[in-house]
Formats: sequence, C-alpha cells, structure tokens
Amino acid sequence: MADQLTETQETGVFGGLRMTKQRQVVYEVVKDMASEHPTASAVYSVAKERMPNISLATVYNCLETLSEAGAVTQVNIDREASRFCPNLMPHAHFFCSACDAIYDIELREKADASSPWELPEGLKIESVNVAMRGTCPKCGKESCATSK
Amino acid sequence: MADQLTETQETGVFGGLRMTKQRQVVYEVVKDMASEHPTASAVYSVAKERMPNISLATVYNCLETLSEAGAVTQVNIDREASRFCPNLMPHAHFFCSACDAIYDIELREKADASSPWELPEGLKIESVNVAMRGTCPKCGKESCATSK
DNA sequence: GTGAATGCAAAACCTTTGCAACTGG
DNA sequence: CCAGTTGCAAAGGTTTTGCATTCAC
Repeated sequence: MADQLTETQETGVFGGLRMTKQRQVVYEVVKDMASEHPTASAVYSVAKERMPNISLATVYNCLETLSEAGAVTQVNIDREASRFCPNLMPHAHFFCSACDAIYDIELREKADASSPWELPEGLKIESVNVAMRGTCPKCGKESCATSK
Repeated sequence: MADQLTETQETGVFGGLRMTKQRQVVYEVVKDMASEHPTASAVYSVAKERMPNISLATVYNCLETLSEAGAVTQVNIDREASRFCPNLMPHAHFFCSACDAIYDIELREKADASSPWELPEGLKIESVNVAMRGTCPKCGKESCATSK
C-alpha cells in the first residue's frame, strides 16, 4: 500500500529520494495527523516521541523534500505557520476561523479549479491554490445558537 | 473620484477611519504601484520619499487598517512577504514564478469561485482566496524560445 | 567511499508590540 | 481634550543556514 515510504517501492512517486529514518518518521507523522493538517512544529513534537534526536531543522528539511517530491502539500493560510497535508488528490482547503481546523475540499467530478476565472491568453498555469475561510459546521452551530 | 481618501467623502467604504497623512500617503502609494502589487517595504520605500518621517511600523499599521476597512487586499503567495492590491473587485491572483509579477485575474460574469468544489453542508464561507502560479506571457515567450 | 542528510545553534526574515509623544475631530 | 495614531527600537514567531558529523546507497 502507498501508506508507507520505503526504499524498495514508490520509486515513481518519491523519485530517487534517499530514504532516511527521519524522512520516514516525518512522512508517517504527517499521515497520522492528516486530519489536523499539522504545522512543522506539531510534526516535530510527535516525531520527537518516535525519534528523540530528530531536530526541528530536519523536520523542516524533510517536509520541504517531501513537498518537492509531491508526497505532501504545504498549506498556507494567510501568514500563519505552514501546515502539511498528505492528500494527493487535487483539493482546496477550508479554514475555520473559529477553531482553526482545516478541511480538505474535493474538486467536483470533471471540474476545473480555474474555470470561473477569466484567464488572459499566454499564461501558463502550473498550480492553482484555493483556500476558503469561514465557519465549519461544528462552530457554525454554536455561533447560531448563541449569537442569533 | 474614488482615487483619493479624504475625511469628507468615502465614509461608506472606509468607515469611520480617522484620516491621517500617513494613511493617505500609504493608500496613494498602493494605488500608484497597483500593477506591482508592492510589499509593505516597497510601499515604505516610496512612502518615505513623500513623507520622510514615516516609519515601517506605521506602514504596516496603515496597510492593516486599510485591509480591514476593505480599501486594500492583502495578497499572500506562499510564505513570501505579503503584497497589497487596491483592486476591490473579486479577483484571483496569478503569480509568475519567473519574474515575480502578480496579475489580477477577474471572475467571469456571474461565475462563483467556489463552484468547482464539492462543499460539505453546514459550512459557511466568508471568503475564497485563489492564487495561481505559473509563467506569465512575457516570461513564457522567452522560455519557449530558449528551452524548446 | 562519497555525496547527501542530519543536528545544533545562530541568523534571517517579515511582522508585531510597548511606550512616550503627537494629532485629528 | 482624548482616544487613536505615530515613530522608534526591541521582541516575536517561523523558517533557513553554516558547518561538523553521520549515514544511505
């Protein structure tokens, strides 16, 4: 399964990545915390439990490498610390201003993220980054009950 | 015209903003540099020519205030320094990886930025932020000529 | 064996903050 | 007059870097 990163498999997706213990741990932590979309330091905290000597700089390095290899996506919401996401499907992110949770939002079948936009000719798009902000169902209920 | 920010007009758009020299200068600079989508320090450089005593912190303050008032949009591309944009129409940004330029991309007539996305119910969207990355027409031509 | 990756600490970078002085309404 | 804003310098948080050591292939 594609849930593990080893030197023998995944040579396609992860390219010629040299496989170190640290990279494995970092990748596994991101997978395990996927629903939280952890920051680098959140990853560091958990990674340190599994590998006490790992350093923050190494976590940053690994996350960058994994990002470049396409194994992980770096999610930037405004100027807050980057968060990481192992979901490889094209998707957007929804950030709840109330609880700081991030939700993955899937692209509709056959839809194109750039379709609502008037794209000038000659422009080559490599990636489209979509981040929404608002209130999630959980927090929405509460605020409805209290403020409305 | 809406190009100037004075205490007598624009009370609607700019709310009850106290109008200071610094805010006026900062706003005018952002307008004048609109096509560059300047960073706070780029705004600072130019603002200083017009008002030598202005401080960087004040530029940051003004930009934040103007952002909150809706007169200006803060544009974040990855983790780079925020850039600012006086375009009030709903629009996306296209960032050219080759020359660092930012282009405003208009929303198509009657289109909705969130339409390509499978939105879970109960989620209240307050804003949608769309940033594309790629190569602009100018840089595209060059790279075509040299690399292809 | 060798180039790449790690760990540590220090630096870089953008942005915010504390506080006294000032100013717009 | 007085709350809100400024300027300055110092601090903040996140991320990167330099370099000697270690490791994967």
